[in-house]
Amino acid sequence: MAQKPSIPKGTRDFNPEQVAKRHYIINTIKGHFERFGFQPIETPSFENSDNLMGKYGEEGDRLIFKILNSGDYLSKVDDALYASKDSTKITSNISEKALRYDLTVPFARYVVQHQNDIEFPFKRYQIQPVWRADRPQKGRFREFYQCDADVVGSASLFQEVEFIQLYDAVFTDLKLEGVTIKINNRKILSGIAEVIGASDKLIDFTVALDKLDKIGEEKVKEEMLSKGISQSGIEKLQPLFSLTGDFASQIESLKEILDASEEGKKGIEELEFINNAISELALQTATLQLDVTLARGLNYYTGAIFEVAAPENVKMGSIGGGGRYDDLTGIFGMKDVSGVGISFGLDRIYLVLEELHLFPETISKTVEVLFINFGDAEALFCLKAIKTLRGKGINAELYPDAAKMKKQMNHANKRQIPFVVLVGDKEMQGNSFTLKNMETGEQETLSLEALIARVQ
RNA sequence: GUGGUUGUAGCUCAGCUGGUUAGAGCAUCGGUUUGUGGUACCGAGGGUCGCGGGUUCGAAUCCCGUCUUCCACCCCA
Repeated sequence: MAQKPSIPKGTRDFNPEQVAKRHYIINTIKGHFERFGFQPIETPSFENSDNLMGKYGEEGDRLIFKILNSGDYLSKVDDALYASKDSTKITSNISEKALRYDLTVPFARYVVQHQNDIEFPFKRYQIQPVWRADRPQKGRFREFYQCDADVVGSASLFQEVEFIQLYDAVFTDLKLEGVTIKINNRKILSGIAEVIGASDKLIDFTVALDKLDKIGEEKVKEEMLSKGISQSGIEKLQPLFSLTGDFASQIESLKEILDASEEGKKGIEELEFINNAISELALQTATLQLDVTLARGLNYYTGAIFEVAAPENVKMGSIGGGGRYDDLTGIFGMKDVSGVGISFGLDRIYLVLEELHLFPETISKTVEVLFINFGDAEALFCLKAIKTLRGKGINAELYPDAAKMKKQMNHANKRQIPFVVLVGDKEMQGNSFTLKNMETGEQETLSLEALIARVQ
């Protein structure tokens, strides 16, 4: 072995314990998805580039992994284009497929493609990996899992209410208490942009506003100014920077700011509706918080925007996000279908649970009984018993080689197997089994029936 | 894409301002103990010091490039 093998930057191997922990999270999420009436679908790991490119903004295009065409892909590139060294243009000539960047756009494609077979409103969930050509850092990988639940074909705000309940149910079940579900509304953001005369700069405006708690008021204003938002407009934002209080009182302040914007007022109405319903229903461990600076995420949100923050004592980016998009399927030619959905960031939730020691102790499933191997005749005798145990639903196995006792016992220790069974001449003659408890060291000789009863 | 950081045995790490044959603990393997593990003692194996180039009489150590790790920015789960 000359050079040790390795895996690409931002990817990971998972050992048995890690897989067990990941399954624990996935199974919890999946269970609640199904309890809320969502059905699973899966889509290919790569899509036609046309389906993905241009759907996530310029930055998104850069972060999409492109797949090189098969065969002599350069032969189709004409010399002039090749000489131009224009990577973007050449890329579209040599790559027609790309790894999926999220689960929402492929889902929109799925809905449009199968629209005649789908009964609306359609509630689907999807738990699959996605890929981004980003630089790795804490909680950020190039291959990671998203767990999405979306509804298409219903504009009802009760869907938003349901999703908040769903977040609360999952994090409560994972024992992750104290998460904050932040909510905002795109209509409020457009309303504010409208009021300050920056409707055409909505994205720049929201991106800057989103950084408020990170870089502070002054820097936000500087960034807005540099993006071409007028000084007088920024001054009108002043009340926004000093928004405080609970959900209801923030709403009252917003009403004043947005009095001149019809769209803004609509956004306020929606938020009020959702908040009233949630107050009525109550949340178990999560907190719903209005955050008008919340603007992150994809450009296609049109109504509610969600983001879930880990408990305050954990330094981690958002562990979930989502929102309402009135025209997602429009990008694939199907108009007027409203969708809303949320996503759980599996890999980040894992890191948070790990940091807070919230994984249950008994998560790794190991074998319960190891049969010591004393030779071929004894091994065959053991395998018959093992067959019976397995039939009873007990995880059992035989040590494959007639290795030294010490080695076999050590193996049981290392794998934390609670029981070993020893069968030699004596036991075979008496059709009995010596069961040893590896924790206490106690052992007793039993019939097969008694052995099963002990171990079950 | 920008800036910084990291890499020595399977793992965690020592290794000084360059100077004999690169060390420790844990792990592995063997023995004390051929049907009894976790403890103890004894012994053994294992390293092109991430990779490539350069400076030097001499490089794990200094310089450059590259890959990787982690972090910040951008953006995001």
